Amino acid sequence: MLALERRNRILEELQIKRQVVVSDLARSFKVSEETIRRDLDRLDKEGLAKKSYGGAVIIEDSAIDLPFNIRKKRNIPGKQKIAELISGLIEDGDHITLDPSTTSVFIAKALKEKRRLTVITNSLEVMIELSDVESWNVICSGGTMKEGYLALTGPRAIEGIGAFNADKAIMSCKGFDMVKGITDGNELFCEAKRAMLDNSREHILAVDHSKFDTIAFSKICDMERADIIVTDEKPDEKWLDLFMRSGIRCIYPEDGI
Amino acid sequence: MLALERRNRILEELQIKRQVVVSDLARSFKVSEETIRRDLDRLDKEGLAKKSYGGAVIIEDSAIDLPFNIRKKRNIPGKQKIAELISGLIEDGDHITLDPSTTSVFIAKALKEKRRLTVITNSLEVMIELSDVESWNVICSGGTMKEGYLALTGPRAIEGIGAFNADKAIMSCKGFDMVKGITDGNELFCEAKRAMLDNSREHILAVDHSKFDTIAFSKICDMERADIIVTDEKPDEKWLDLFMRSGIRCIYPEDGI
DNA sequence: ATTATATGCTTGCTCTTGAGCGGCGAAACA
DNA sequence: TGTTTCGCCGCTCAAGAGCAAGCATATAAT
Repeated sequence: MLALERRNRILEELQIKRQVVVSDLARSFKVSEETIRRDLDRLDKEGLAKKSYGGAVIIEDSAIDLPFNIRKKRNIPGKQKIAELISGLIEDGDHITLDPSTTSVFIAKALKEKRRLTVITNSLEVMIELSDVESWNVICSGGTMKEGYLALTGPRAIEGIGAFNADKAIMSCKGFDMVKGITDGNELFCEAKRAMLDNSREHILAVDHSKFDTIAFSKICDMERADIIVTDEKPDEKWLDLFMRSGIRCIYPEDGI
Repeated sequence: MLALERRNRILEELQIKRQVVVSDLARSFKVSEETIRRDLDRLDKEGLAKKSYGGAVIIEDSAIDLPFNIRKKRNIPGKQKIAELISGLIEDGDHITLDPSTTSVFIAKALKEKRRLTVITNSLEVMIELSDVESWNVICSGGTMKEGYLALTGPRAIEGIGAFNADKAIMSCKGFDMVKGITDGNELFCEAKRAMLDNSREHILAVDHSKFDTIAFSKICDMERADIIVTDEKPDEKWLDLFMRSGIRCIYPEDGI
């Protein structure tokens, strides 16, 4: 196995388990512990992991605006679970919106089994993912490319989203806090997300467990605007309480849906 | 086996195995390890693989999947020549339109050395190619995804294109005939192309030599709407005559531009 | 015919790896 | 809290694999 591939796999393992142990990695990759230590050193220097005594832990930094391709690699299993759950909420023929996020790409992939969907999006990645579906209606908002992201923003994006009325808005975010509500890293993205909410009947929030109790830079909307929250792990009681009180339906894998 | 073919096969192998080893490839293609290393170098530079000590690893998060990357590489020489010639016609700060076509992707690549360009396009491929430029203004028309193409069409695309006034429209086509004018395969695409022409001061037609004297299904416009024609080989005298009579400037490589 | 490109070979040089060793950190126990 | 003990760490070294660069040759494009 190549060194780079080994490091990639260590990263994947980190994503899943949130921490790795030097001795385990050495055994499973059949290399010396010293080599693993050097790998972790490197990942540490690259800012992808944090070394600690005996191993390394994942770096969590939801408030920082990471480049898309790095953010994308995080918590893949969780995002896949969420995508499957959301797929269960969508019916053939639905009109939905998808925002620019890694989760949305997974959702788009999961939705491909559906028929005759109409999708409105400002995400280039979602459009590309959906470029091969048949008899769907994939609509692009238009707008200005946000530098470094595969996403469209600005007045024309808002206008383009507002031109349609969807059944369901599917949305992700960076921060999810009881007081500060639903937040994201960038004002322009928030505007577009709000436009999606404003023009949809039902609001589905896709948010993995790591986002709970975190706050990002810019506010999208209050918690109460969400109708359904889909996540990858059962939230704390305090959250379930809040959802109940606010009349928000919360869906997570153990539900057995 | 041609070098290009070998590199494509290396890419295919990468898709399957996630990683390739220099020594194995050298043995299976019966070339020296240096040659393989040079191949991997190139794939690395093109962003299709990541070199590692002893081999290379796949880059998974490239937004466009392999089929598009491979398709894009057919008939490189002509398209690249055209792209370079067109690059010579564009100045820093220009506002241009780019239509959905392979040639446009090459043009976009060639234009990356320019500064502060504003690009209006309905091509997803062009947008992705330009997703990493700095201080440009990349604007997407919006519209409906045309099934099987990475292009946006329909009334919203037309409207989105019409919302801006460009300096130069850069356009390609499928057919180019003295009587039938400039034609393309699809009515929807033609509409969008016409919108680009209608909203630009100068019309640059990028058309490789194989398109001369061919007719495609749907008419974009008359020959006379073109201001500059850029092609990859010196056209016949009869064409040069026509261009002269119509006041169309024709640019081809031997020009020494 | 001439230029450009691709390939193979050789020669140092670099990178990765595993082993050994002294030192430090962490947890258990007094 | 202080001490002990064990395991982990970082450093260094040497071996070996892999690499870049330059050059000569072969092949393709013009």
